[in-house]
Amino acid sequence: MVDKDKTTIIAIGGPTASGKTSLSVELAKAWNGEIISADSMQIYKGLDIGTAKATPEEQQGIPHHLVDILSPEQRFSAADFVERAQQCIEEIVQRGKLPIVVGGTGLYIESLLKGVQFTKEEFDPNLRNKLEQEAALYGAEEMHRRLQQIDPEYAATLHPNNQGRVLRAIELYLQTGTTMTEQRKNSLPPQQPYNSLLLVLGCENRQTLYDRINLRVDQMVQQGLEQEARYVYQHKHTFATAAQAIGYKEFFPYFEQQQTLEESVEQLKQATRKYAKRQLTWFRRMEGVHWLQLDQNPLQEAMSLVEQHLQKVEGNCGKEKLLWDK
RNA sequence: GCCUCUGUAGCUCAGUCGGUAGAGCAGGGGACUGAAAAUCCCCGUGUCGUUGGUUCGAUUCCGACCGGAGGCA
Repeated sequence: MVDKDKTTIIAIGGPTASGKTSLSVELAKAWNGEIISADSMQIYKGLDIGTAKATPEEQQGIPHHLVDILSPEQRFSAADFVERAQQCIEEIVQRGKLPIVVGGTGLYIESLLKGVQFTKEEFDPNLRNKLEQEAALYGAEEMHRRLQQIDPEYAATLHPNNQGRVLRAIELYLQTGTTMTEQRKNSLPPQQPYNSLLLVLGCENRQTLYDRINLRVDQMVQQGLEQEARYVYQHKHTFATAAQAIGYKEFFPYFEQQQTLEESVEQLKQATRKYAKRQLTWFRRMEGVHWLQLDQNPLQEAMSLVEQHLQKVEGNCGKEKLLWDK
């Protein structure tokens, strides 16, 4: 639904190596846009090659937000993302430009587009540690049983092995007194906050995507990925989130002389393929997706979809100049 | 040339004391509300190398042949 009071934004999703970067830059150039990255790893400084950040040349002078905003020791979350992205959108609109959200982190994009209101809470490392220790001591089943006491409805949707979610749900309750079920129910505003157009890059032939992934991994290695991975390896205890990024942890066994460089590269390709698959699963489930095929001139298709979207907004609110000029 | 071992799912291999077979990995599908590039769940039919024989019945036993590995000449 188009609503004249809502801000208009474009969102671009898709698996890794599907061409989001170049598509977003082209759209930004054509429609006077600025880019907001929705990527859980590109927020970190110093992780450039492995996270496939757009280089200055690739950015072509288009402002990119939420890239390089944290050092790798710092924590970041979907809630942080939504807050910062909302702020960016506001500022971009005030500059009279079009916000273009682009990234592969489905949770971030969905949370932003739906306007998920997360609970007010501070991350408490002590509580998290305590829960993790208890899980190690008493086992996953026991923690799941505890969650059943707290929030049987949510517990029923979780497999006991999914310890991350089980612990988080317990943590949420202990910290805020709210159960996950309540949180999920109350977090969604009655209406989505933006007039958004969601474009997702897909590929009807999976192998085509996988070929691109394999090729890109080889390119990353040529660009010096190993050195970047070594840097992450040396800080793996303090880079809580960053050390989990695909592109680094696959080299750790090589650094520890457990496997060859070639084996690590092969594993990296494999991990990236699996990641792409999970991303596709996420976007397939999202509502309102306009799929673009990456090997069928997605730019042309995207341009006309964006144009239609902006025209709809313009017609609806009667403003003269919502179609930004080039 | 002879001897030994070997040939089972895309790959690595189990297994059937004869009743047409199963793990890991790869691959596919799904979930996802403050770690999400994380975390977790589900999915295994394949001429059991080929071809004869024995048998009610062979992937399983026997023979030959073909491929692979090793050994002896």
